[in-house]
Amino acid sequence: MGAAEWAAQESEEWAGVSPDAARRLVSAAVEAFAERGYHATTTRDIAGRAGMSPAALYIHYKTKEELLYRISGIGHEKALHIMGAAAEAAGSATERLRDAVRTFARWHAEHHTTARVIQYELQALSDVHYAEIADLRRRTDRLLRQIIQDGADSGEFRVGDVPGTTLAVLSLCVDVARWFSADGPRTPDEVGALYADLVLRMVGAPPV
Amino acid sequence: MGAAEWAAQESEEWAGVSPDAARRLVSAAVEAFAERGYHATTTRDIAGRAGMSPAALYIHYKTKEELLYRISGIGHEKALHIMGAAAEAAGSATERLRDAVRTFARWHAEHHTTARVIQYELQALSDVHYAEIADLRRRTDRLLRQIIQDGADSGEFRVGDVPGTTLAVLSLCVDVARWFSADGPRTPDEVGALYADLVLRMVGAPPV
DNA sequence: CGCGCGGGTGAGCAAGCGCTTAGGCCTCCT
DNA sequence: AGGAGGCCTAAGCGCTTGCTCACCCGCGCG
Repeated sequence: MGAAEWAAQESEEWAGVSPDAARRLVSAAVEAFAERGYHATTTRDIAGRAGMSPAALYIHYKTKEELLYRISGIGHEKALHIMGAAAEAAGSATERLRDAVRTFARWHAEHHTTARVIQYELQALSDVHYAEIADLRRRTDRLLRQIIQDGADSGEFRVGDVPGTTLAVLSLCVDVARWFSADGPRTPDEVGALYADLVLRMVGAPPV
Repeated sequence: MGAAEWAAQESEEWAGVSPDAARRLVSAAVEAFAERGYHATTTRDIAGRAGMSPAALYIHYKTKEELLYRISGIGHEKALHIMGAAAEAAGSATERLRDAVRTFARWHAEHHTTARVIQYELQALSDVHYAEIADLRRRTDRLLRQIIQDGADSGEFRVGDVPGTTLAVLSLCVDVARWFSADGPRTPDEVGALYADLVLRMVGAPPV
């Protein structure tokens, strides 16, 4: 992916954020948080990456934590949406699970900077903000669990421990954000396809 | 687990560190790093938890980063050792893989504080220290990959992508450190058993 | 006895932090 | 034309940070 395409994708990811300066700040913050972690990132660094003075940040966001909260909110909504689309689609549990894992894992690879921030910087959120985000996470979990439960009920899957297996599947996908690198040998599509296959085996779906 | 047993296990985990004050500091630092992250933890906090003044830390460690490096080193050696024991044991690839995943996942649950630090605070290490730790990680990875490769070669497993599957298995185990809680419904033993089963399915080992 | 040395303290330094303030420049509306 | 309001900056405040320094204590040994 060239620099121009990358920029296009980045601006698309935060398309809902306006005005332009606020969007540039979110984008800069995601980069910095993913690279160094929330606490190691300074407001001066964020503002610098966005091409403005440190004080400009506070015109658009009350605190540094609010910036993290906004990023976390948008990212988790997106993740929930992806899982929801797969869960509510027509088709067998096998088809829905394959689709869910493929798209969810792929998103974590493609947007691994954003995913890294929303998955590993949660503890830096205020209690109130954390509670809000935790709710989005529970809803995502519930959607996936329902797919697996459906497959177990219909006999498509053979799973002894539905909540435990759900946790493992989610965990597997989330951790993609930790290790994935754009310079690595795998494309996001390949990761999605591989993970979907592995998960179908985990739930004991019959081989195709 | 009662407080006394916990303390016993903690002191055992860092038994190699001496003198006593240095050990108390490592133990305090692991707790603090796991709770709040490396950068959000102050040297005053670490010293306070260990029951000494901030200056005492610098008698035993040159910098805060050295403390993280020591923790990371000991933890990664332990993880490598666990994987090595399973890889070099006698038995079929199936038996070795089951044992590797069970003990590796269980360790990440039982010592989730330590595991959290060594898995998620790597970026805070200096370049030189990081390189050293990265080598330990590569060796762990290689041991697991060899087990899976053996099973694929012997026909016990059916895996299309050996490196990819290895990565997924390792990823699954490591991520236990992120979500595991001693207050949760699962014991470390149960996590190990569940994960071993799931992984044997992932590699297409015949069901027992 | 006294003396060195390993392990400890209280106070504090320089630097960097999140965030604020006072003020300036555009652009748009009346 | 003139003034209001959105967006931005230079400067800097108050505080915390990692780390140091001068000094102190208790214990083993010639």
